[in-house]
Amino acid sequence: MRVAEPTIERLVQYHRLLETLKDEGHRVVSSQQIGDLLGFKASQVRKDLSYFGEIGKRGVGYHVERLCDHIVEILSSPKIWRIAMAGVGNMGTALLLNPAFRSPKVRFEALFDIDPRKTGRDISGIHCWHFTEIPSVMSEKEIEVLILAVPAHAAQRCVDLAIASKALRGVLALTQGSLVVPEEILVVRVDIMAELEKLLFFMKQPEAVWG
Amino acid sequence: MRVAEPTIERLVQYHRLLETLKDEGHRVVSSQQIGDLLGFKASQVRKDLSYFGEIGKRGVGYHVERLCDHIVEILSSPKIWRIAMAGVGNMGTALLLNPAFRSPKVRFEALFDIDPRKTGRDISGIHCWHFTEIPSVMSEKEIEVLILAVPAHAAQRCVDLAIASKALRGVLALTQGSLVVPEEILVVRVDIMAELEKLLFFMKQPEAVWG
DNA sequence: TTTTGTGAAGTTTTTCACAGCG
DNA sequence: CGCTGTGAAAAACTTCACAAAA
Repeated sequence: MRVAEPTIERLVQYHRLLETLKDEGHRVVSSQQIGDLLGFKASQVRKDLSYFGEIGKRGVGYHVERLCDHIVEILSSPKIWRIAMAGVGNMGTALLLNPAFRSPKVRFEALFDIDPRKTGRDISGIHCWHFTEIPSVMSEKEIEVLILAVPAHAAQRCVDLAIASKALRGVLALTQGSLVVPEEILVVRVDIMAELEKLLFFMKQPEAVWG
Repeated sequence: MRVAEPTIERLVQYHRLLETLKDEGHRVVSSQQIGDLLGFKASQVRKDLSYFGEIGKRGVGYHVERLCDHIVEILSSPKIWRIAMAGVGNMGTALLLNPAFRSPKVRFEALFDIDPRKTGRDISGIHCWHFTEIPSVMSEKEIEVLILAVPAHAAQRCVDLAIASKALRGVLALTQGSLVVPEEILVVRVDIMAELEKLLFFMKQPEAVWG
């Protein structure tokens, strides 16, 4: 199936909202309500949901639990992804301790850092290796996903080591700056400083287009 | 001037790259090179840069320092933005200590938290108040930007308090879940968990569209 | 009647392709 | 010649508007 990136991003939000609605005891919800709650147009919500089959009831709306299960199915993983994280500083620790990151879809298999106070022991229940061991550990444990939470100057080096492992297939980069990777490896970048710059730009230019 | 959001996002990246190129002693750079280094098409780079006037030299390329200054000018702020951050946990601390966040464009004027071990004292040189003081402190210090690094359940409450201050104009939300705000207030959301979900989705569906 | 599902229309963003200038 | 700047074309994404179903 052919699904666009923005749709997947919204699907994650629909899922969270539906979990909340379920907890609050709602049985049914309309595209209009979903849109109002998340800030999208109702037609956008319907279009997104329609890509995956007819799931609503005309004249009624969407059955909360059924729709939720449906989206879970769409977003479901064929397996539990093995994940490693490079950089166990404040940012890395924040993610590690964030309950939202402790999803059943992923399992943290390894941490990497350069700081000898961190390497060689478990942090939050996960063993931390020196970053030079990225290739061997990722290869041995068949870790396909790397989360980069290292300082910008170390990012490319870590990715290169991960690529050398031959197991790497996807990267979530929380570091600023771009990465050079073979095209079969997917990279999602999250650049908080760039987002702040964007916010400031549009704050000074109220007439500019705002997406 | 009318500039699209994606262009501004790329402009921030061009800026960083040019700083690096400058340090490395490059004098001139072509749109092709910029594109290769950042993963964009050369035509995209040229289109972006052309929105702000003719800055390159045909047959030669762009003068690194001149282009860099030009982009700095485009992204420049009319003032130093006063910023507050709610939530001084691992995520908040990570941002606070990140040198990239210590930009001359912004000044952290206040921190807010609910933990009595943090409130009432300075953290990293900035005073931390109890979150109930958001309206009075933001109002008094005329703080226009709020960075939200609190747990998801506390996000809306903090924003509502900030809105009550009447000074708030923009929010950088690092929390998952949506926020309800008056439409004159700009919100930029950074949702790391959603980005990870997106990555996993496209990893399981290699045939899907990848933006 | 209400609300979905969806082709068609509209808008935004990217890419092409080439004129134009150094 | 080489590389920019830019209209025009293409692609991607969103919104409209209405037929169809409950």
